[in-house]
Amino acid sequence: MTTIADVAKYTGLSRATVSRVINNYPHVSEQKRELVRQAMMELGYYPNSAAQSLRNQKTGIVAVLVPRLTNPFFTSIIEGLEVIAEKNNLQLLICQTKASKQKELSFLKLLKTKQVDGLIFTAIENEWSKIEPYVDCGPIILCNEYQDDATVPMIKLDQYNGSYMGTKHLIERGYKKIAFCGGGSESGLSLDRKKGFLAALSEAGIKGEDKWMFPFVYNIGDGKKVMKEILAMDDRPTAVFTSSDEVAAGIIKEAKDNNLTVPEDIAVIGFDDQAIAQIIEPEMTTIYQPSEEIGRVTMEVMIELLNNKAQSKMKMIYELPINLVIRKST
Amino acid sequence: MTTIADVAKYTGLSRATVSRVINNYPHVSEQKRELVRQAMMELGYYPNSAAQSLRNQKTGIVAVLVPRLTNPFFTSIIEGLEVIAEKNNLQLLICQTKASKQKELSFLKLLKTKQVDGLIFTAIENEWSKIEPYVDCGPIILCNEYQDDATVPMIKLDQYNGSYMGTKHLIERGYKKIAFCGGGSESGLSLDRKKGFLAALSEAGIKGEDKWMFPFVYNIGDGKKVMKEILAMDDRPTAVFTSSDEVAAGIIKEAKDNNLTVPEDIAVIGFDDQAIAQIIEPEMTTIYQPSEEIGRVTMEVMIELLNNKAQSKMKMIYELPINLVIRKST
DNA sequence: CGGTTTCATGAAATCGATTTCAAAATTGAA
DNA sequence: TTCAATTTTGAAATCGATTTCATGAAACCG
Repeated sequence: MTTIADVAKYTGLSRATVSRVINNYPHVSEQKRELVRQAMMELGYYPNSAAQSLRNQKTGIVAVLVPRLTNPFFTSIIEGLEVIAEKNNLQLLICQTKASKQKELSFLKLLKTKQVDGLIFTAIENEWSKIEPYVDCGPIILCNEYQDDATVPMIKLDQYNGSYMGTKHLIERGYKKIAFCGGGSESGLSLDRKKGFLAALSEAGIKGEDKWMFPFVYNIGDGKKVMKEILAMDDRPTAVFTSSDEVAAGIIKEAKDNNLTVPEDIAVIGFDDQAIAQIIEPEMTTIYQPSEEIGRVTMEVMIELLNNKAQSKMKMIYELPINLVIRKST
Repeated sequence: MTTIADVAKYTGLSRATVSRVINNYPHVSEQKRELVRQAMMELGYYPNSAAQSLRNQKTGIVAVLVPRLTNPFFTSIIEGLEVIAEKNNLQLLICQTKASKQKELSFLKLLKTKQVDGLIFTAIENEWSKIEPYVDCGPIILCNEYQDDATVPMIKLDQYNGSYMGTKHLIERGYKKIAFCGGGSESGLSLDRKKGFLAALSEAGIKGEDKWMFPFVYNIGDGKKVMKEILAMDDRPTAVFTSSDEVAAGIIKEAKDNNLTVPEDIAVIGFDDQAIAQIIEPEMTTIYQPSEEIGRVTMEVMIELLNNKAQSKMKMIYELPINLVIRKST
């Protein structure tokens, strides 16, 4: 491998001068600068990034923790993160946690070992107290997910309002018996969605039924399962509020396979507005989340923190709006 | 930050001994070993990975180049790669190329700068001659994609046979006017699919029509566009062979929106067997690709190469089978 | 022209780990 | 008890870059 020393020897200059050229520093005569550039070309020299990281005490890498890459919502957030990261010469290290607490903590070690400069959560399984000890190791940001006791910046979407609007829409269409699919957590995003849902219900004087509340529902398969459970009920809901378009797709498919018509027999509202929402029949009413945008904003905040090391531990909340897209499944 | 020197001072031992404990080397008395472990705990010490990378001349990171994360086929490959990588303590650096030649080359620099130990292509835009110069920097593997002149291991699926089977299936169902959607490249995977398609046609004595060949078709939107073009034709095909389930979904949706019935008016066959294939109506006939498995095999080969530095530049071809899943869109 | 700035350059220290080699400590055998 | 063999330990070199500090050269000024 060619090192900076090789380039130095080849040009007859010192390593210091070569380094200055690499980093575009001043105080190198134009003539020598060109000489070094030539030499680097001819020798095929590229600076060793481990050495640079060690010396500069930074890696130019930001970790992004994602529960599942197969969920387009998260890959879309990544798109947004990436756009800004690239502009700032940052690499993303995408880490799939599979919603495992243990994996989450193990990825946090990337911060401890200085393998990354900062870390972004797009979902959290652990309690904040488990994460807290890592905030000294570098900026941590919550993107999409949030927790009350967290002491770091959070970029969130207005989940409460989103699910309130969606539920209200169902009620306005005349549905009163509404089921709810949510995540597993009783905090942050999951909780706010539930609150928004219940708020819309109670505002309309409707009492939520516990038997129609489905937690831990995440993907197409889960959606199908929920629909099967509903089919087995004597007293069935006439509408379902879901936690994602994938879940909604599973529910709609299972309903159709059992000769129910959507929305006549059962209405379904999605969450996210992914591509699948416009592919499925009937096209899906859903709650649009600006996923790319939340990614972009998050990365901008991250860049900010990486530059002003000072206030990385400050609690800040950015909230982006969310809106209803009415199609034909409700 | 606490360093190995801090731990050494704290225990009254040398850095060498601490290092031996970190790496579980022999020749440390059990008593001192325990002492060091305690100290590391108490000081919250974690080895700096830049320093380790520099000294060990390896990073424990493998880059994976993917055209688009939003395509579930690729995320599914990643799943497979990850399973094996994790078992071997390797981190994946997932790089989205957006099918850009330039991005591809820019990610190859990760090898030059020793930011990663090896690199996996899941698609290639550049000619092999552009990639060739990088093979000295570390193992490169082609996963799914392949090129005749490449001098590295390739793990491929039998694309020729896959598309041959799919096309033959359409012919057996009685379709004779068959359109073809493919990628842009006239080599590797794209070419083999086209060859398999044409072989099945000519075997049945059918002549392929140029006007029904659609290159550069990748996602749902592209599929919709293709269907629009077909609708505008006087002489329309009665079946479409597609390059992915996403494309097929776009085609089916657009057909239905224009009051065509699938498969009666137009049959559509997908490629990949993603979740969407079973959600869309009618459920999609498609060609199953063992995407997770190809990922697993690829990473196993990578591990092999990382261990036996010797033969990383050898050309090898692994081929996995592929098979037809008949549902209702044909 | 002497003296002060400014600019260009290099020697050596540094980042935090691992490894080699030699010395010290321990064990075992006679 | 003595000497050889083995185990344990540490000092210093090393990985490849960046940065500080010192020095010499060039430019500038009255």
